[in-house]
Amino acid sequence: MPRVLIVEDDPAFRARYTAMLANDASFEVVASVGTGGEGLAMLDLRKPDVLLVDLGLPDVSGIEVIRHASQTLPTCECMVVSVFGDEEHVLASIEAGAAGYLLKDASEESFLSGIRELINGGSPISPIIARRLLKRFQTQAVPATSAVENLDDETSSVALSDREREILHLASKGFNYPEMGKLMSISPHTVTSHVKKIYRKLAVHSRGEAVFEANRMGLIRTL
Amino acid sequence: MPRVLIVEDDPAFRARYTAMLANDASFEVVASVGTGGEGLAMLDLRKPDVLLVDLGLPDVSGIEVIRHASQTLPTCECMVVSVFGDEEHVLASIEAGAAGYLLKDASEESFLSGIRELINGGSPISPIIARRLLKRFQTQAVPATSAVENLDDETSSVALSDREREILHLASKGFNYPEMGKLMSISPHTVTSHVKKIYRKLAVHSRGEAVFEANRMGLIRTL
DNA sequence: TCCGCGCTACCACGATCAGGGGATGTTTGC
DNA sequence: GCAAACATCCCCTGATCGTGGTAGCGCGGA
Repeated sequence: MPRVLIVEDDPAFRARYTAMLANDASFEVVASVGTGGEGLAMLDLRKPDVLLVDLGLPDVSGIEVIRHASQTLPTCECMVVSVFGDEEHVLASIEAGAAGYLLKDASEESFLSGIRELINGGSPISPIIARRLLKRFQTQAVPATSAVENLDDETSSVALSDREREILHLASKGFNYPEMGKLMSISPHTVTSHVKKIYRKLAVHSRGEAVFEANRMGLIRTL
Repeated sequence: MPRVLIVEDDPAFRARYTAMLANDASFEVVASVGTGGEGLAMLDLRKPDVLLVDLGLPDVSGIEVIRHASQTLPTCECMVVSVFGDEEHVLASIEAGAAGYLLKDASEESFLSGIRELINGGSPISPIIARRLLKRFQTQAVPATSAVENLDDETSSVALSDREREILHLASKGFNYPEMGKLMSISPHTVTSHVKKIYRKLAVHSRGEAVFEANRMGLIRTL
């Protein structure tokens, strides 16, 4: 029977995971702790087969816990259960040795089936997370393909329209919707329409992120 | 309503997928063909929002179909549905632009939910496939830039404290207050306190503006 | 000629933010 | 010793945003 260690600082989530696994006769929870330090200790002490770990721990980073697990317990499968879905966390976790990565909004079924997949040699990954990983693959695979015959490819990875760039620029200056509308002589509602499209194109969900990405991609001038 | 193109040479599977999607009122199957050639033609003709494609086609490779889709239809999400789970096929598919990869033994529910995830910007991937991808990541030793760890050093040329820069960086990644708090192991209230100070120092009144200014002043690394 | 896309406009809802208070403790330098 | 800056925590409120819809107009390409 797979022996599971849970490392999660939020008491509510920890209780939820623990109960979930305890109710399932196919798992055994060998420990359920709230800090990275305890997690590291329990890894040495109980030598679990599965590690469920949160990233945002108060003391030691969840990344450290994963690293320790994969280094000292080669047979232990590590799964991240986190609210963070950004590239840095995901990559750091995987680099450290995580074999699964679920977001905390995952359903109970997908959670349990995820652990089973993990034990069976699979890597359950929340689709949103997976997308980021694929992007990483795709972008770093690009240099391999030489630009031999890409002349009809007008689609620059993310092409914002004039209007969209204009709005992004105003957003970066701190204007709100009514202000932007006034400056551009359009309705504030129209501004939100444009903003929605911008978010989709850049795959972001907030102004800060949009400005950051646009900057990174050279879509707005920082003059 | 998402318009789906199915390219699958096995008549039984093709019928199954088609029926599955036809029974679901939230999708529309615009074409269901059995060869890569037909698939390419249908991409041009019907311009679907979602492409379901098998890899083992009799004529043109499924990879080619994916490549054509991602090059000519940037908004079209491509999902591989295949019996092949080997690294070569998987990597080739992803490089070609696939956003999802399910094995043919997937259940009907995971199949439908997979398509929904795809449309919502996620990447449904069979756990076994995901495991191969992760291994790939781990072995190629990603030069990860983990902001989770050292964020110190650097000369604060413009009066922002370490903590404040850290928060600004997270804000630029689209995190909200609770997430930042979790990440930094502090209360969300504390985050707002910092944010208020940042706004005063930079003389701004929103996230977008703050990120923009910080970028201009070289306070955030755009890596 | 028709389709697609950019641009326009509107509604509504819950989530989130901006900014105003006030409080305690630590470090740092004068 | 004490001020000043920083960091931590909490309360509050109204304003704003994020995101799901729907829909009409005009223009250029298929």
